[in-house]
Amino acid sequence: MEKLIEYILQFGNLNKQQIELISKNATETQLHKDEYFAEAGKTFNRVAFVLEGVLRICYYNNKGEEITKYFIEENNFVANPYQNETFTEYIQAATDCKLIVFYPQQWSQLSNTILEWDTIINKIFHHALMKKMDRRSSLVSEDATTRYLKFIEKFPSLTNRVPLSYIASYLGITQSSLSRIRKNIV
Amino acid sequence: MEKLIEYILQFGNLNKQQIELISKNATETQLHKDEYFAEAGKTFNRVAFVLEGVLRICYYNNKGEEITKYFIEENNFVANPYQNETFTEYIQAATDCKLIVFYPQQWSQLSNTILEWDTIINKIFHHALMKKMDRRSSLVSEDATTRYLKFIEKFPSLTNRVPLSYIASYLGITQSSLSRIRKNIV
DNA sequence: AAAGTCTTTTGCCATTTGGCAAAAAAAGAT
DNA sequence: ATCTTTTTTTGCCAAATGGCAAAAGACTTT
Repeated sequence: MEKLIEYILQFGNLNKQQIELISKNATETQLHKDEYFAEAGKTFNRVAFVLEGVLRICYYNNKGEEITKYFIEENNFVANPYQNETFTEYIQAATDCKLIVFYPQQWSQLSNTILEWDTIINKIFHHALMKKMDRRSSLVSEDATTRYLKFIEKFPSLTNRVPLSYIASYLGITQSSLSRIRKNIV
Repeated sequence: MEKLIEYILQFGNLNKQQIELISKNATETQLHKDEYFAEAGKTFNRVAFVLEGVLRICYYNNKGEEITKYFIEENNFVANPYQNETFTEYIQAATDCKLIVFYPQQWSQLSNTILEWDTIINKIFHHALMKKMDRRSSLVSEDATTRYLKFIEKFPSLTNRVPLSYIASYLGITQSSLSRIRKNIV
């Protein structure tokens, strides 16, 4: 829990009571590798913070191929920005994970009680989104080997722990190509 | 100006006085094609709304190539999310543009006077960022022709009005490739 | 240990894209 | 109108990536 608080405090100040309130309203959970945290078509209105492990967001394109849109590593929030709309993606544990989960009522209690809450959360989410955007953006203009090298750098813990297909679809190449690239690098 | 108000009202309510205050604090400006609205290394602390035309955000990669990160079309805001850090990108008019500009003092006046302002603006920015992210994301997993077709669909007004190089670097391919793709499509 | 399943690697070849330079076309300047 | 400059197209060939299927390897289950 300290990890979460520490993380939040980077973006705004909280007093002891507020920190306690956050702790009270949070639930720690575990996810096993491959388990889904959210599924397309179902409602998804929880907010979670990744304490350990990596999640991945994925969807199916019009050819039925599974595309990994991005990975969410430790010390990041996951939430559905469009809570009123049906969720169209999958959130899956790429490795075993420890999460801190906030359920809707608890989350709105925080929002209603802590004056600064919405501002802080907005900052956090915005910041994270910018990072994702930049990372994703830089993939477009590079060749596959460079993309993979950057991936290894950014997610060393995933490189040999998730199926090749996850990484390949994230990088926008086929499994076989990634396999060949991998071979050439070593 | 009505366009801006109408746009904002999609994300929250404003009364007459508030709308008037926004109008009072806004400045209409024009940009000629190719003109820079912001440059890397300089401060950029204005907030602008695109009334007409298209802007593009670009930067130089480590090979000195100019990369178009994304295009900003009508009815969108442009702002620097990290006002305290040096701006590292360029914002350039891809076509002649009409903008509504808010200067720092005016912007903070809105923020200080209109209770809901920050919330509304956050919603707007977040929403726009998600859209950019999704659009950019989908580029990664498609071949160049598909990317170009999607580009045409999304930015029909740009297709024959900006240099090929802007589009090519946005799509992550070379100019010659784009030229060949274009030829095959027609 | 053996059989079955799933993942990764490999071979073969087609297709796509890149790199470079020259030609052609378009836009701008005098 | 002519000359200049910039942008786009094209040709040629190399390199990268994809598609498909078989082989090899890893992991499970019995």
